[in-house]
Amino acid sequence: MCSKGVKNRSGFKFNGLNEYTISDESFAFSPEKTFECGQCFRFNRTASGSYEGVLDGRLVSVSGKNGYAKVTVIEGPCDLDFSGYLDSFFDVSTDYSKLSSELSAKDDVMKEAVTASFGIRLLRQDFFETVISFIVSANNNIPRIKKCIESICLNYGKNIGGKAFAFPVAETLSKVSGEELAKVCRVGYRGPYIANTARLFAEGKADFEKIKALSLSDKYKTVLSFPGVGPKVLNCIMLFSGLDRSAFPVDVWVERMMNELYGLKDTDRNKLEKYGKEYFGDNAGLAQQYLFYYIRQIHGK
DNA sequence: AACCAGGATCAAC
DNA sequence: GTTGATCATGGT
Repeated sequence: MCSKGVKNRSGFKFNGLNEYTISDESFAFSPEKTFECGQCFRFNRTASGSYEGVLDGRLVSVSGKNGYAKVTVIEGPCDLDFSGYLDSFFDVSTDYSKLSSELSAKDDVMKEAVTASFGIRLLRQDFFETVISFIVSANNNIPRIKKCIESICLNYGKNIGGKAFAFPVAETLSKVSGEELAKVCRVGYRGPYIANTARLFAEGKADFEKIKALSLSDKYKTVLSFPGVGPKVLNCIMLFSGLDRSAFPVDVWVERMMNELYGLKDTDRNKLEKYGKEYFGDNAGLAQQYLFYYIRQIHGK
């Protein structure tokens, strides 16, 4: 693979100013599909077709296509370390072309889903932000989830220049009452869940590095113990924070998908989750995301 | 005006 | 272990 250390490091390269780029024909990437497939909530399309969002305390603009990506820092520091953050965030080391062809071979439904969804990358997102975001997502719709999260950032996050705000740190959120969160950020009954889970983080009882070191089943048990986290939100957190790429979240859309596309009559989401994990194995997470994007596209979302 | 959205929680069985 | 009511909010 790597020939005696003379090869440049693969992944994002820093241009010394404010741009980070990756150019590699095996880098499967669609900004639109990646940012609009429901795995993240803070990236929005701009007039030029690029996507703007906040990452690691910086406001960035992302553009690209298969084989190429460019990240421009609009607000915040530009340092060499950020290229490593981007490698992790965009899961650069995973070969999505390879995984996609493996999934396509499973069945015709999956084959169509891959065709519709190719270019999605499973992001490796900040753990605390992912936990809080998916607590907000429960029994909620994507446009409103995004509004709630932006409000949380605007009211309790650090300003990083212009009108951009970072996702708040746990110490800050833990001092806000659930009632205030409900009133100010319109999160409804999820307010106390957010406050209490943020408290766990602030008290050091939800340390990502420690959780990462646990066995897979203990990771699941620990995250499931957070207030406001049930089976579905649990799987989203595992998948989108990079803790387990074989997670298989089943929401109303995935249930609909498995009923309509796979002909399964079951409506028990725990059973559907088990089925998905067994059927797709190690790649269940990516399969789920392809199918989620695909079924929503069929229904005009 | 009911119904829906990337569901979780608690009580009751 | 499984089922049902209840939980805010805003859009359709």
